[in-house]
Amino acid sequence: MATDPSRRMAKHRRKVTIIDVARTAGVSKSTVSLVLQGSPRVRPATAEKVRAAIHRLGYVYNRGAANLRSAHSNVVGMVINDLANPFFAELAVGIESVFRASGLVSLIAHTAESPNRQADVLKAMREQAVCGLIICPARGTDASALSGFARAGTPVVLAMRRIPGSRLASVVPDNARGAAEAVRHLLSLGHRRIAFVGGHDDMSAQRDRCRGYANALAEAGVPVDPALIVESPPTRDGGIAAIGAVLALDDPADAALCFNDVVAFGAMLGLRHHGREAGRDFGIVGFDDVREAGEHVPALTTVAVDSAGIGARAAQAALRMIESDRISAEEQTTSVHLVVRESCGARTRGIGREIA
Amino acid sequence: MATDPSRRMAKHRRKVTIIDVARTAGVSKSTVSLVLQGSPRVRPATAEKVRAAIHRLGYVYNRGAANLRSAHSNVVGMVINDLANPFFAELAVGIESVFRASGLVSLIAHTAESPNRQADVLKAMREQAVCGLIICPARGTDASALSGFARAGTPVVLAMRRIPGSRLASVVPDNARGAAEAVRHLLSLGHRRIAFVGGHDDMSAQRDRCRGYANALAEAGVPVDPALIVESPPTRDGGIAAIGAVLALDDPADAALCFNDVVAFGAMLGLRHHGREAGRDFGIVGFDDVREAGEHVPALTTVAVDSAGIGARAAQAALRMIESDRISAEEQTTSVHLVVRESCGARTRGIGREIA
DNA sequence: AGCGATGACTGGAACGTTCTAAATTCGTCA
DNA sequence: TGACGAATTTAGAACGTTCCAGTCATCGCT
Repeated sequence: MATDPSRRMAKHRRKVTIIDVARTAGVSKSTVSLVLQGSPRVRPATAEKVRAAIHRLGYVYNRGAANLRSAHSNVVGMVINDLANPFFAELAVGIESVFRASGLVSLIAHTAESPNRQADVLKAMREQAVCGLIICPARGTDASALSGFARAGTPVVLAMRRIPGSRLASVVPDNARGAAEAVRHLLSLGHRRIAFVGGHDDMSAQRDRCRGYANALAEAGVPVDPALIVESPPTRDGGIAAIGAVLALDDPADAALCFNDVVAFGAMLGLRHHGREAGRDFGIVGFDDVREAGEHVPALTTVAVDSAGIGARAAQAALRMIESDRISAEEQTTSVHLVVRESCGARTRGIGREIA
Repeated sequence: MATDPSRRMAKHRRKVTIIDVARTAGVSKSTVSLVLQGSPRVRPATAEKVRAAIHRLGYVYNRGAANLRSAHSNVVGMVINDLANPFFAELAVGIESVFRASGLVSLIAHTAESPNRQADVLKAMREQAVCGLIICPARGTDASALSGFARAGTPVVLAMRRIPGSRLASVVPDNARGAAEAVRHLLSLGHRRIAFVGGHDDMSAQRDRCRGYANALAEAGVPVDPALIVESPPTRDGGIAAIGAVLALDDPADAALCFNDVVAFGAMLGLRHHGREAGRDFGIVGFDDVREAGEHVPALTTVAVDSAGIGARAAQAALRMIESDRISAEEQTTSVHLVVRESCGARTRGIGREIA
């Protein structure tokens, strides 16, 4: 061990590099590199010597240097509009676990639904040379926001939300079908004045859900009354306001499909304000099936979306593109299903599945 | 513009580098570098020329290369035990926003409470040369798991949970005080057989909360009955089981401080199974004040922990260490406060704050 | 006019890997 | 006993920045 002694107790000890390892193991740096990459072209005995040296010196691999040379980074970017929302957090977890299983590290950013912040974040991701990107775009994101990645040949997958007019791969739930199923359920329970409340027309999910809603009504011969479609922010307060609007109509609604569960919770609260109760004299269906849906009183009937599953599929799609080095624009739609609970009156409260 | 024409339409167009920019702007690469770093030592007119070239060529900065040379990366690591838990997701958001405001990018990983996975993730973070780390350690994390960072001189801040016997900076809520306050509230309402349910003894938060619980009882001259302290996984099911145990006692509990809100929800459900109802004939207090707490029926009285705030403070602490290049081990405790709602019977349900 | 100081810019050596091409070793076969 | 090919190993040039140590003007003074 005839190493330079001056470095031993240096204040900021020089980092151990592949070269130090090579010296200690008595091989060349190229061989160490080969071992690091698990190449089968190095004799097992040699590899073992190298590994021993690595361990002895406490060497840590420098990805930055590696990426610089090989131009294939091991970090993927993941841009989420609202990480604090459990629905999206689960999406993130689903994505992360697929990537991690493939040895990729995820750079996660949260845009708080702001296109500006999203632009910053995307710039940072490009600078980090991510080898793939999964994004749940902030509301109002323009296709051009992602053009840099396209130019660089970096695969991009949209999750949960599409961007109109962009040729990008995407994985979204089958919003239209889910909404239609919900409406059919409401119709089967005898409701006729069914509203669609919450969300904004510039969100792809809202448009798709609203389309499913209209289709199901049409299919049943029930006219679609524009007054029964009211937009609102996709929040609890938005739900309160929106339900107020459809109750105040001359010919008020007797049921509502809500843009999502949060809106539905607001709607049920708003209903109570007006002396009505979901499940008793009004039907409410939500969308997403967040955890609280089953725990709410009354328990919310809703369209279940498997967000972790969507995340996993999006990650797999990205992985395929990264590995094959060719970008595709396949649009995947994942199935959803109606979970019937109490908020439409189809079932009375009992000991729910939670206890079993 | 006498550039190599062969590169123009190359299939994999060579990346634009600082050198291309220099050539286009008619300056040296060093000058471009200076401009990139916003150095005041370059003439405004020159800087402008450079920026124009950058824009024209669509140059994107390569952090990897920069880090390689300067040994001060701009990425910080953030290891969260459970991102799908809104409580921790908010912590993450709090951290992320502070870092981003300082121009740092966060590498976020989720360990699913598994020390193995955590070890992998920490290794990846070291390889990425993060310049700081915030970690909410998985249960059972040993101080040695983080020794690599200490050796490398990388600042580490523990958030929400401490690690016994580690000399690391930390930011945790004032668990003991919060628990004590909750117990005093229960006592003031006339409860005497107060249980502490949920969590495990090997989690620092559980120990601290349990200590506060015991202190408050002692202070009021109420004996601490070990039978009333029952551990359980910090989950809904754990809460159901634990509350069952304290109800089954010869001298059963008439109130319980729960390890966290999730356990409290389970406890309330369990109570109902036994024909009891929180807020009517049993007092339940939670801990954390997750969003659902106010929306549950009955609304949960709980100790509010500002997780986003804890995240922000942890990030600030890390930032200070990164900037001053010296690691400290300051332990911060953030204040918490009791939010009285309905689950103890102190207040009857009415139009809550949600409606205003 | 000559001097040093200041300001603006530049050339080239790192940084720690990977990759290419070539060198070396080794076993086998004629 | 060579020669040949396969199996290993290696030297050295990238990769795109930053930083050090200048260089070259320009400017204010005496």
